[in-house]
Amino acid sequence: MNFSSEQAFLAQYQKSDYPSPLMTVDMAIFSVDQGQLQILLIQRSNYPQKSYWALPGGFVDLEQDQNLMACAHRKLLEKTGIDSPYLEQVASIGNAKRDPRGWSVTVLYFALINFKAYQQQIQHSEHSEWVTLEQALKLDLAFDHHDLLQQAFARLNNKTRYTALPISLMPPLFTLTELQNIYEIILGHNLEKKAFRRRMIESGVVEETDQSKIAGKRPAQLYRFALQDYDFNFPRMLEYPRHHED
Amino acid sequence: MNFSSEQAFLAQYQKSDYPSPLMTVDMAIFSVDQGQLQILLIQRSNYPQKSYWALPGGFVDLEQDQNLMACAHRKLLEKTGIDSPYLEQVASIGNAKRDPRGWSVTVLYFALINFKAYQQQIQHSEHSEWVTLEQALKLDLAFDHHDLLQQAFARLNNKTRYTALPISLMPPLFTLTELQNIYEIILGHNLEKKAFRRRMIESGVVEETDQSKIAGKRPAQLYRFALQDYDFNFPRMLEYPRHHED
DNA sequence: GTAATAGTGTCTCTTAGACACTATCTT
DNA sequence: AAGATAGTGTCTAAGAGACACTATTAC
Repeated sequence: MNFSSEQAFLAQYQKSDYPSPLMTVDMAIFSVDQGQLQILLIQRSNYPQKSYWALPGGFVDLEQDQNLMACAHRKLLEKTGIDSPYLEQVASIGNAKRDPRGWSVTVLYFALINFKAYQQQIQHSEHSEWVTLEQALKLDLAFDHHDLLQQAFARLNNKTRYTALPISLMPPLFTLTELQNIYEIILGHNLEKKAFRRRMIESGVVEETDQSKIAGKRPAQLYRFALQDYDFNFPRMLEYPRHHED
Repeated sequence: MNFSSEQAFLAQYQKSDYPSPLMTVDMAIFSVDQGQLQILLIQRSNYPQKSYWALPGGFVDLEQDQNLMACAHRKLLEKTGIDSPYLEQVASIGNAKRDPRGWSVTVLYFALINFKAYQQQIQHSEHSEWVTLEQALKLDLAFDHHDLLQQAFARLNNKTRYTALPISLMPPLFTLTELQNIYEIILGHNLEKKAFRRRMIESGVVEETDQSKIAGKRPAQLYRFALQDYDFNFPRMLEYPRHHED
């Protein structure tokens, strides 16, 4: 066909000329509680895959959503009550088989939130629950969510080696020992105390406050995050354990 | 509605219950020629944005394409004749405004190919042309392709600091000086010769061959890529220039 | 020989890891 | 005082940057 102008073309354009896949977003929301990395799952209240555990997510709404990120925020709020500040896109997964309703594409996001700060905030439009990552990966999750969860964790684990991202799991004031614990939980191995503290302090990602935390033994200096961007890149990566400790 | 089973639900499910966005893939294909980073553009032969330069790409075909990656490969082959081995997903961009036909999502991929090896292979289903990245970013590209191109280059540039990815731009045998030139072109600044060679050789990403290249002056040792995965991670990043040289 | 490009020797600098040490609190 | 947790001193190791040096070719 020939058109004399962009306007003429658009006037006749039928969106149904090209069938579109189903379009969803899914969120892997990580937190740390009880010394364990936790992931927020919802139990599906509708078909398909009714009553299976799944990552929170849902369909893009062409009316409501300005863009994909806005959709992710909206869905997260609807499904869990969480208004997360930081969502990072991990990847998009699309194929003919992942959803029984048809060719489907999902955009996967992840977020890190402080457990306590969001504990009240969580509401249950569907039944939601924090599950340790370990447990979650053993469950028979809906659709390909097992795979999505692995991808999201791989990203978190990797970025923990060279960014300050895990600080977004912390409350506003925290001790360096607490922060180190979070790093160790995500990485799955222990870190050297001196090296960890030096790295955090000398890079300027954290700064001392005038407060300290008294919780039993010797009081600990409280620090705060000192940058804008959790995606701060350290010049070197943390190494993997050299001998088999874990 | 209530359903007694997954089957019952799926039997009545209407895909049109939820309108889907337009779904496309776009590819940023980089190469190096004449000492410059080149990007492959096509000139659109149809509306919308007819005659604008754009990244090669197109609609996902739910019949033909098994998954998003397969779609990217198919579209690249159709539009340019290139059968690229390595495509990496960069990000997905979706919003209501990027395409005048309606709410649209694109999955952006990038690839690095050796200029000479693909020069014959390129066919012109639409008019395609290698353009230096610098020039391309000055053009008024179709849709939001200027932004997509910047995102793809940012990824390439960043990964060049800690992976062996640029080796995928090289022919099977290459000299270390040639490889260093490619790195410098992508990074936009010079690298220290000794440090560069040490890094490549001692990490084991390249290995000596028994051949050397005679091209005028002193012959140079030819190396080959020695690993499976261009995504090999060096333990440290290349630094940015310390003083203002460039 | 000179020019040009390939390649090396070796010093410094930065930052991670190791690990023993000191400090400050509760009981 | 003992126990526990916070925090430091200081050595080593790895790998990047700087830069002067040598090597091998064409002419």
